[in-house]
Amino acid sequence: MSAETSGLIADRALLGRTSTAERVADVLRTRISEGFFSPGTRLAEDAIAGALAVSRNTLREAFRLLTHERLLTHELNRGVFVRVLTTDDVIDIYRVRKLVECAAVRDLTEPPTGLDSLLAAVSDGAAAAEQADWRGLGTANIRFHQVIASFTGSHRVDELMRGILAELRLVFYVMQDPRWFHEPYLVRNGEIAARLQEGDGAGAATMLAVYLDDAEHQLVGAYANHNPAE
Amino acid sequence: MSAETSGLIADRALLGRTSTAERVADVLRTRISEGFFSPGTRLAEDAIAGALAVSRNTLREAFRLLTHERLLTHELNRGVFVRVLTTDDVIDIYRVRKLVECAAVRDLTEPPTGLDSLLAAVSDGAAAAEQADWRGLGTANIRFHQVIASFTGSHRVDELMRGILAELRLVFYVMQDPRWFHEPYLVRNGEIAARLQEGDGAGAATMLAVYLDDAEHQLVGAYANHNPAE
DNA sequence: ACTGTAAGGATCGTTCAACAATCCTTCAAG
DNA sequence: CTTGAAGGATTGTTGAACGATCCTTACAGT
Repeated sequence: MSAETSGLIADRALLGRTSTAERVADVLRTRISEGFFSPGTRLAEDAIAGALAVSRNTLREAFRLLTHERLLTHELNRGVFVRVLTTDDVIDIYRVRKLVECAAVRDLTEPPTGLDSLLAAVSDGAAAAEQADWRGLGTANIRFHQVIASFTGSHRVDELMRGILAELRLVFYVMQDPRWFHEPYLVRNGEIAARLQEGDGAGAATMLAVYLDDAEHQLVGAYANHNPAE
Repeated sequence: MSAETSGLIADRALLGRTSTAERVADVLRTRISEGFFSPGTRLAEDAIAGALAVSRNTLREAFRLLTHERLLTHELNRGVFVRVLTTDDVIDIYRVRKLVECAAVRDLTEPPTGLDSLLAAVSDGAAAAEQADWRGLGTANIRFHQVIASFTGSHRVDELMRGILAELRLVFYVMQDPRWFHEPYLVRNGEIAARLQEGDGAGAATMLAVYLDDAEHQLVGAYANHNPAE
């Protein structure tokens, strides 16, 4: 392969069109993540297929994708529902986050490439908080941790993290007060980023561990309170 | 809920039947993992739907599942193919394995629950090696690392690991000599298990790191040699 | 030899209609 | 208040259909 053509292989992704099922999955995914469909909601095939003007078969392919991403649950002969996370799910998710995020920074001894994205996420969060845009703060916070995971340099870890955080959003949007949950961590994000800027990965890792434990407890407490039946 | 009925909730999983699409996916998954379908093979819808006596629509649902698991690749208007891993994929997979497996044991200070499963995997591997059953040795080896991951106590990590190892099998079965690849690590598995038995998680972690680096290099070397075009 | 074009067939993408299987609701009976 | 039965609604799965896209082959043209 010549040097010129090899420069084009990065453009393959742009060229890959998407099927209808994937586009439908995208629509539903964003709808779920923004809380338009609340956890527990049943997604009836006829209704949604009609609304999106696609056939039931195509919609079912999209359902299968989202079920595999754990955003939907599929009960045979009963249909698909927006996933309702249990407290155990939240705990499990934070177990994964601690494992991945801490490992992503622990062995760093110098500022990682992509640190600018991390700092950008912090300042974006600060700007959102300045304007009392708590929802924007939430997304900035999520992006912060996505960048943390990207320091592993692994595409699969990136995807894992994307899925995990998408699941977490299922919890965020059933809670009414995003400020209460996201604001306390803005300062900590800055501190963690500062550690990484100094090349102190181990320090950042321990801070992240405490951070995630706190967030987990706060979330589990609020979640159990909000959904005492479980 | 009474005490008696609560004892039955564990049986819910048994009760959950499976759809045809999932069963089809299971069949194809095992066929791929055992090398019946080699990487690069195209899976034509008509042929396979006919062979399995299911409709194309149902088969396509199964394809979507397996594509999401990265066992198949889907090219629009061209069909689905058994995934062909690149060297970069192998490197990425081992990056995930190092991250997960090392983190799973690093913080252990006493023998974890489930250590018996680990020891069983070791002895099963030894028994298979004794009988020159190199394929059996390979599966025992894989199970060993699956148990390692299970020490995280996270269902999501288990699933991640299951997927990662399923991907790796795509490489194992294009190589002709499973003995050459799996046998050297039998002893090391035993040593790692011994460390964990002594409660030396950190020691096991460093051994695992070296182990996985060696395996990665060996595999990448053999793979690049086998598939020089990439 | 290399590039371009055209035709044909094969396969995929998607839709639609149909029917059996299952579930949910309602309501009556015990 | 529980049990059972009838009826309607939804899902599970199939088969056929048709346009769109791709692959192959053949046939020129430069």
